[in-house]
Amino acid sequence: MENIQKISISEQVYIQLRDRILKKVLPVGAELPSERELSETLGVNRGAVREAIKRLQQARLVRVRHGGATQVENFEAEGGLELLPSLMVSAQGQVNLEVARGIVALRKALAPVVAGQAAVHGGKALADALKPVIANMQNTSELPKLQQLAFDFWALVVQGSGNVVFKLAFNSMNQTYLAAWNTLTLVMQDEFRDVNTLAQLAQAIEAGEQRRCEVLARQHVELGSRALNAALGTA
Amino acid sequence: MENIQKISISEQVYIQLRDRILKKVLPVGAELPSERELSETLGVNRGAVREAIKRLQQARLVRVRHGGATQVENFEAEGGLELLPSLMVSAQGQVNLEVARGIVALRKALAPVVAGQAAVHGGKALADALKPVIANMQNTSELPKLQQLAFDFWALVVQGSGNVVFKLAFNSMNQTYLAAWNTLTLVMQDEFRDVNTLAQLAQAIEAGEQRRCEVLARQHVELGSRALNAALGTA
DNA sequence: GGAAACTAACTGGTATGATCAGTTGACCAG
DNA sequence: CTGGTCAACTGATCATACCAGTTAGTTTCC
Repeated sequence: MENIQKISISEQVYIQLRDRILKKVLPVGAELPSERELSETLGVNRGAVREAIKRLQQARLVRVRHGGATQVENFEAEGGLELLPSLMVSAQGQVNLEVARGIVALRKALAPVVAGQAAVHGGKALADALKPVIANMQNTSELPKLQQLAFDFWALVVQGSGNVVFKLAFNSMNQTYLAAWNTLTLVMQDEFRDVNTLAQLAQAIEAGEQRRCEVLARQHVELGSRALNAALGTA
Repeated sequence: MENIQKISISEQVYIQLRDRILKKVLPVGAELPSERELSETLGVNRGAVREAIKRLQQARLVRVRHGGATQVENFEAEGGLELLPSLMVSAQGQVNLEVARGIVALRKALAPVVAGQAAVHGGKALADALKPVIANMQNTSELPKLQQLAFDFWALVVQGSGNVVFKLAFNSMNQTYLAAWNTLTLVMQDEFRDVNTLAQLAQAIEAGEQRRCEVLARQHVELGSRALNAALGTA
């Protein structure tokens, strides 16, 4: 079954403008056509154009001034992590290697800290939640299942770190991760199969051993980092 | 002179709804009143309501379905780092301690890695850009100036790390940092006055000494972390 | 000549009111 | 109980005004 879904007009306008900005067809500082002009060019109502521009504004891709022209913002200087998914895959579905490598680096930097915090804050409740996940991982050798369980594992750990900021950062990265999910199944298999380290990590969390958690997490995530960087080329 | 600025109607509607969601007055899963009802209740045009909801949608605070009611999303599970500023300061200007501590932790985790990457990627060009900043820091003892220069320093380092993802994460954090700028002038003064370590860091970057950069950055940022955590209470 | 004031033609912001298009639940026929 | 129908919701889109800032060119006045 194909998962058909219709895209609303304002959504289409949004996507079109957004991609033109991210692809620098509309460079930083450029002025967007006026709302009236856009609506006429695209053959849609002005309201739809306004809604699309509202979203661009919310994403800090444009700067709107009453009475003046709407300008393209410097999103690399202004935009937040929420732009990751859009930057990661272009409209043609091409993966941006630079962004991919960046995410790997971010993941590598955060995983140990998150695990450490989880040890301090999560305690037994977190450890208990992790146990069935680990058990399931040890009972399967199917890669897709392992991937899903590994994801669940980290979601719980992040949740258990008790740090909202980590949670949000995790979400930001995931929105990108999910888009590349199937591609990563094979690429990151070394990490997904490394159930042993995760099991130790769960134990260390239960014991509240912060330092050990950091070491184990670093070690575990390193597997995926290496594989990804190899796949992406070491340019 | 007071910096008066008029807030557009759709902006007001957005802020009002956003705060009601973030403060859980509208809990996760709750249904928003219909657009027609909202526009009547608030005494504004329906278009304004729609534009506000478009922004909520873009921020993943609500889920809109054609024909059905608009529901409040679980932003802690779905929202990205772009929510930080809204979560950090409530409508009454109160600082959310939990979020503040989270940001401190994130900053602490990322600074070393970013500095390390900068050493590898930034090279002499970055070092040359950092020199005048350091020089200015060494020539002043005014706290606000030091704060600004320290900010500039890190902006350059992040820029020089050559990692878009770090850049975006940095931006996400800054939008929150800027909101609390004046408060932090005094609180983080220990870090701002630690020009010496930054100078060493700049040298290490020039020399491409990745490991040393990490150590120095960790050491430097630790000053602010300690001060902030002390100010926030160690609860 | 130059600074200030005016003005016309832009820009985005708001308002009405109608219609199209999905969703939901009550109701009814099989 | 199942399936279809239909009315009353919901959001999506439209056309058309008019209000409110910005901008640049022109005029006015010193």
